[in-house]
Amino acid sequence: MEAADTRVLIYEDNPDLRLSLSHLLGGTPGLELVGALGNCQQVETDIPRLKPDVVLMDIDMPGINGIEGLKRIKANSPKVSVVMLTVFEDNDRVFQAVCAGADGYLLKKTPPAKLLDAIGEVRAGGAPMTPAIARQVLRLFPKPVAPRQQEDSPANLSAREQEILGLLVEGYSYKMIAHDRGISLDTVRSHIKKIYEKLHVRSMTEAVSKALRQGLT
Amino acid sequence: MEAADTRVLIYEDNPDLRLSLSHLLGGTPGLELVGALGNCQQVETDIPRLKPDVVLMDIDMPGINGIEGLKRIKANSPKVSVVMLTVFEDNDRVFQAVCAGADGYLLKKTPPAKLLDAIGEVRAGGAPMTPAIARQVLRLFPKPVAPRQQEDSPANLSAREQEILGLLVEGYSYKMIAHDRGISLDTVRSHIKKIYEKLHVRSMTEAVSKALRQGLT
DNA sequence: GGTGCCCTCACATCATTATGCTACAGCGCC
DNA sequence: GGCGCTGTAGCATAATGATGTGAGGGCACC
Repeated sequence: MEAADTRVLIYEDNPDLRLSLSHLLGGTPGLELVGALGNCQQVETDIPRLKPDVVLMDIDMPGINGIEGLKRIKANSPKVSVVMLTVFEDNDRVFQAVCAGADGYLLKKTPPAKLLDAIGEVRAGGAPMTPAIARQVLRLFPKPVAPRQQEDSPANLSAREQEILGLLVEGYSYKMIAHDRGISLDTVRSHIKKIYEKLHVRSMTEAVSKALRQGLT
Repeated sequence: MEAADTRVLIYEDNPDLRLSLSHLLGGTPGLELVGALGNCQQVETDIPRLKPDVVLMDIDMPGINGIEGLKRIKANSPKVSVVMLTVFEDNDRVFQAVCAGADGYLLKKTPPAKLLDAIGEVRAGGAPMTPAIARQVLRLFPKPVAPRQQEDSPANLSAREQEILGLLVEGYSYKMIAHDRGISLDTVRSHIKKIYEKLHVRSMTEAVSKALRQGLT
């Protein structure tokens, strides 16, 4: 899981903030501060040299700004997680950052503890962002897209069976299904046995695959 | 700013959870629980009758599911805020919910205090969501423009790992994979462990579901 | 009133999966 | 030559899933 510390790189042009961020991160077990730079001018070489796992990127910087820095990082090292730091929840910036592949979006006034949490979250595959920014992102989201239909023959599965198959597709275990639906584990077993018979499969994976491919969900 | 309490309506088919949510919300000053319903069948009449400010909507419900309920609410009462509740951070559902105008997206395991916070946030114009879900939303976001990379669709899986994931999707067991590829069972385990880490899942079913939904096959 | 299907539950047993640790060879990159 | 990643492999243990057998209550249908 975690052999080494998380390597963090900071881009922040304000010396005071840069310093306090450095102290915060440098003093945290599990994190290794590999750099704290005042601009993005050498971002293309900084990244391979310092090999950060996570970059904290101020969005407002002279010269190459944070959005541009983000783009350059993602162009060459898409696996590096980049969390943007900003003062305002400015619609346009959020939009640009999201389009450029930002992995998180925090306000500078975020309390230190939350900031550390955020680094952990982004390492775990999450995308930390404040609710207000999240709302911006949702607003930016395009409304269209093809609605999917179903309502076709659910292949002799009973309603209950379909329901349970749906939960399997969601990744539920027997236990979770039993708990979620308030029935016993053995009942879940019974249903799933039936589902297997009807779908002609012999494992959860086969059932899930068949369900997704045949639109039984 | 706030003269009256925030009126909250719950849709949740699991009676236990419905009850505990009811107790939680009912006992919180500033909130008024106007209903806790087990399904969305009457959503069109529930809303005008109960006049909620915020709706907590379970995404997995028999009959009319949460996504459909959300759409119906937004069709007639777009000003009502709807926060979706789910067990898993499932790409497809998140996508549908976001497209249908969800105002927040939380895991059921969210601790009570966070849940109450979330209601406050949504009233304040924010969009509460967990980092993991936020990440899904960002991934869904169209990445237009020049640098058309997306080496992360194949999501950092190595060639071998993708190959094995493909076999899982086909319903192969560990044994079958080992035999088919002429490697040991333990090696199959190793690969699958790696795949789970990279996909952030914990079971074959989740991996298969994610693979199929994200087109990793 | 019998027949069939669905939903529920139990017990038992064996097979498979999930997870943690460790290890080593090959390769590409400074 | 060390470092990181991939692919290979083994071992151990706990948890979960697969399968069989049996069974009672409900409901619909003829």
